[in-house]
Amino acid sequence: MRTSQFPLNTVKETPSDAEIASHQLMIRAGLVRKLAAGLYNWLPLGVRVLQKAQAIVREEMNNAGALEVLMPVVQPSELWQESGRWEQYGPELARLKDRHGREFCLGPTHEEIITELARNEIKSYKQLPLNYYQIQTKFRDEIRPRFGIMRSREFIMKDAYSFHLSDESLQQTYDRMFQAYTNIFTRLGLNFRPVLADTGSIGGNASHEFHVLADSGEDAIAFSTESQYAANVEKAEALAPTEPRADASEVLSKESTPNQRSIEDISTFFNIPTSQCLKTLLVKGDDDSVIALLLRGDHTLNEIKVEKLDGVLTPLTMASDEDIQKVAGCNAGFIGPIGLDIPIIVDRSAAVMANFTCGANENDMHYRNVNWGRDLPESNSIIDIRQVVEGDASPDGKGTLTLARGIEVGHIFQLGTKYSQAMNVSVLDENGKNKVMTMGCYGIGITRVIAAAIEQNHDDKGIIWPTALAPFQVALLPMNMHKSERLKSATEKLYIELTEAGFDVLFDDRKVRPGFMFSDMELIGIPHRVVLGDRGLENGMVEYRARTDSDNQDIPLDNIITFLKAAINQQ
RNA sequence: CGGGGCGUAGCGCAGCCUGGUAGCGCAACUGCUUUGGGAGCAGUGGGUCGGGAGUUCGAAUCUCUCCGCCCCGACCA
Repeated sequence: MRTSQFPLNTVKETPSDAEIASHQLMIRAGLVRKLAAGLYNWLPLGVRVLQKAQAIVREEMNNAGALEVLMPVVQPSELWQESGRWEQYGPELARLKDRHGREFCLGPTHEEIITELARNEIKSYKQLPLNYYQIQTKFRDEIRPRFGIMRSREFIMKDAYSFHLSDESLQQTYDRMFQAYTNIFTRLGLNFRPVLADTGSIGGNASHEFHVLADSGEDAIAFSTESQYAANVEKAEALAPTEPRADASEVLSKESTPNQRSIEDISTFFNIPTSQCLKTLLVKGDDDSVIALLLRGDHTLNEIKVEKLDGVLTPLTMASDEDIQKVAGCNAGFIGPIGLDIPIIVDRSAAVMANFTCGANENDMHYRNVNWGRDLPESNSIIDIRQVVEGDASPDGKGTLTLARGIEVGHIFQLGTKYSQAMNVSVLDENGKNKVMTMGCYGIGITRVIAAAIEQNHDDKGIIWPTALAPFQVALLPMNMHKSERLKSATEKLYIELTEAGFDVLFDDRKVRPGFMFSDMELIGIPHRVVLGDRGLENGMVEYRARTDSDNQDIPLDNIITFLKAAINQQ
């Protein structure tokens, strides 16, 4: 391709509303342009990258035995009513009516549709297991789209859905998908980790997320220092402390603490560590009740864990000021478990605290040196409800946890029978008996993968594409070609040779200054650069430089094709 | 939805407080010079100042209202 035929829509200035590197660079390199909040146009250069990513995903999905289908973006409400998600989903589901007043939505995902397709098309157990996938646009009316392509409202996703007669068969396909995902992200040149995940609103049993590691990631991931254990912090279990509880050595006292509301306030006021303070949170229960959650002061609540508990209202809702006044008789900031007559759930770490400080259920008052058993009854609901922190013991018993940030680019689930049951998807088994199919589902955010790749691979000059994603492999740059016939014909000749040798070449035939060409090619991240100048040609030499190098290499013109083949294969 | 901010040329912004000729930089286009790291000079085009209503002799500027966008908190590929 020639730049005269393939305009590069690069911009020198960094857009003011772009926060993270990938967003800035995708705009600057001319991959995308914003149309409206969370909606983007993809320019020719961006489309080339998208196609590279899609091709790899297709290949690996096909290799893993999945079959490509294509389902509509616009979906009839009836199916969503049937699964119950028309009511559940809320405003994130974009709804619309056709001219007849019939209700539809823009698909945020395709479980309902695939289930409908499967129950019509899969008639015998002999057709199972079956794994359908598609690469399709999704729309989710996100509360707050941000970070450009990373969290847009419309995005492209590869989603696959598998159908099985047994859990063993589901596990087999799940494992196969796990491997396919590993292959895909490896081929894409990403530094990623599969981690144990929560199953979230989609529901189901086993689940892994695939995260690209990047500081700008929106998720926190916990890794074991000693083993392969890795989990989303939402999911990572905080084990019960192994140290025994200290003795109740100090005398209980009640002290005046005017205006000392937060854990930090109290910690400073009494000059004690925050880990010696007890945090009491009140949340709403199922039936208009209020439930108390107790945590060590330096720990934070894990909402996902709490939402799974019986009796707790989902989604998790903090008690109102009126509720707090009613059950505790004080304002938030002075609540404590002593004398509190509501269900109390105690975090494992909070249960081994001794001589701790907590609110006295009286404004401007706290208790000091409180002890379980002595000053309040031992709890019989001690449960893990906190977020793990760096240094916690790894849940598999090997090593401790470290935390890192990740971008979720893939997610695989064992759905079980959640949708097949609700939507009555069954086949006849060997014995002629009706059997509800069990399902798996497997997603990859294609557009997000592009953003994540940039997030992980860039420098101050621009994008550094992994070979597999690069829109072009080789940039062919003649220096002031318009001034030299010899240079022009040599470059044209090399362009043809490279193209015939199978390289994706971007030949910069614009009449622009060298510095301009260099900057453009670095910004758009072409991995390999070949520069031709009159000086070098005198000696039959061209210059080569990888995007990651800081120096040129002189290569004989006659060898350049062999050289490039080796350079590309090496990566 | 709650809190904060913004909307003026394709992009980035000034002007608004204190009402009176709509500006600067970059980009685009033309010409000349320049040509190994985002060139220089000269010139040209480009605006419903987010929309509407109001106050005023007069509104980008003051008031009201609607719309859009961005940032901070609850979702997910």
